[in-house]
Amino acid sequence: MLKPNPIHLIHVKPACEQCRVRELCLPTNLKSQDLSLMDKLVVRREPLAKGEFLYRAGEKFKGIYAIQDGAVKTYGLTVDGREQVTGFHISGEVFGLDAIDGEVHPCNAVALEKTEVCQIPFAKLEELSMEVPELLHNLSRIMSREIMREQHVLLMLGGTSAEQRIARFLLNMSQRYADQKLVSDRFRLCMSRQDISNYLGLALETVSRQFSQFQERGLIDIQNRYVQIKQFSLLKQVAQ
Amino acid sequence: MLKPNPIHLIHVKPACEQCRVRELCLPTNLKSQDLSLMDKLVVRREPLAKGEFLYRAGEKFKGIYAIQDGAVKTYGLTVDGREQVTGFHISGEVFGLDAIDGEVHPCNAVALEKTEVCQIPFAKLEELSMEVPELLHNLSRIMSREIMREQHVLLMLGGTSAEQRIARFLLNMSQRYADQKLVSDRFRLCMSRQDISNYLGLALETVSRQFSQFQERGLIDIQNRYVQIKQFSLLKQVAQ
DNA sequence: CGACTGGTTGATCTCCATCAATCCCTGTGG
DNA sequence: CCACAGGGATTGATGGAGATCAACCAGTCG
Repeated sequence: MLKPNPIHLIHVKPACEQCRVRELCLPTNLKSQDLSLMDKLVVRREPLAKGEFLYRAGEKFKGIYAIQDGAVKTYGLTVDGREQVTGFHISGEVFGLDAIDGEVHPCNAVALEKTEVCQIPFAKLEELSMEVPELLHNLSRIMSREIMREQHVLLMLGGTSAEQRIARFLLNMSQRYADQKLVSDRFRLCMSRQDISNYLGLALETVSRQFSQFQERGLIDIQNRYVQIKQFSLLKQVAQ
Repeated sequence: MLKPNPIHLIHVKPACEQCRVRELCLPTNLKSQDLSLMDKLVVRREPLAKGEFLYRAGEKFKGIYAIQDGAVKTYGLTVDGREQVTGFHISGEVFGLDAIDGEVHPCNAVALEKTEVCQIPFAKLEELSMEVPELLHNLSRIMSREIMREQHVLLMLGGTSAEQRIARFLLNMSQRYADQKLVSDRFRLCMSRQDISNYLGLALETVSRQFSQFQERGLIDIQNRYVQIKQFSLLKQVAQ
């Protein structure tokens, strides 16, 4: 089996059928013919560079987004103009669902590293959902999952110490890599300490200190943004 | 098939067509004939008494719920067994959407006062959505709204003082009464101080003290669970 | 090679959790 | 109907976790 010209692969993203994270995304369980209908909807853009915005708060809503590769941060602005991170999204995850109701994006989405996203125009997706029951169900499930995700954030934040929050945060990231069948005990944090602290409602310094402390205790190994979880059971215990 | 017993009418809640909160719920913008199809899906139960559970974590998911009148609290359990309130739901609001993905309720729902709810069996709702585009769209919108609602909670909690959180909480409740076209400057808090504090990630005493302080400053008037917001603009300023 | 961004570590102070005492609705039963 | 119990709410006193201020260090990029 010869593959003489790999060049065409450089910018063209894999179709849904070949996509690595297909099982986490909208096309799960779709029959082959429906999959290709779905595939036709998807708008695949050039990869986003780090720091590039996918959309900004106030922009008109066109469609929802799925990440093929990379990571995106979404954040809103509080009334006093402060930035509040509402989520980190990695490959296989779908986001932008918060804009469906108002048809305007209520928050900003920015790439944390080089990122490949698929845009799925929502009006067309709704149309196709009327034809394909599995797709309708997948859409419901993905939205439900997003609601649960945010509830988990509340559980993570609720009435807990900085130590617990950070332990839970690390375990949560780890789990999400595991969901993708990637190594889950060694990964690169795609966001800055600043972003983590903002997300967890802590000071940047507290996050840094806690990482150092976990390292001293032998729970993790952390070099800049590279983390290795060395003692899962102990870390879980810390997280309670 | 005889149904001689008119008793069943005693507790029958208004059909969707007559429902006070119809415009906030799934039937918005439905044509009359579709509305009656929708109406046939709805299961209307006996009103729940205060403290009664609508569902418990782990129970199989049957359908989503809409509140006609009353209030419900949803809460999850953290890994260490602590209770964490994830939301308060008042009339016109739809909840239980977090159970769609896993087909199991991830949290508990308990009535905070005498409450009338409609259950909407989800499988049937999905079926009907395939026929009625407006319904599909309403479902998407309601789920999107729920995602936004939870993001707002994050914004409310994020990096703010107890004073700000409580001001925001009051304004948020007020807004939700306004959405229902009810008086929004005078209402009864349907939940205990304990619940509020848990929800906002504060100590019960802090909530109580802050209420007293707002009262002293003339921002609100609070007697037990009855609140009157006296200075909207100032309260908004405090909330930033 | 400096300038800069992002991260670590240290010192201090403050806000809020915690502990504790008291008050006050609500509802229940004699 | 009233008294009494018990949970819900308020208020006070104290300590500590974590925010804030500040200095320093390490990659990285023009």
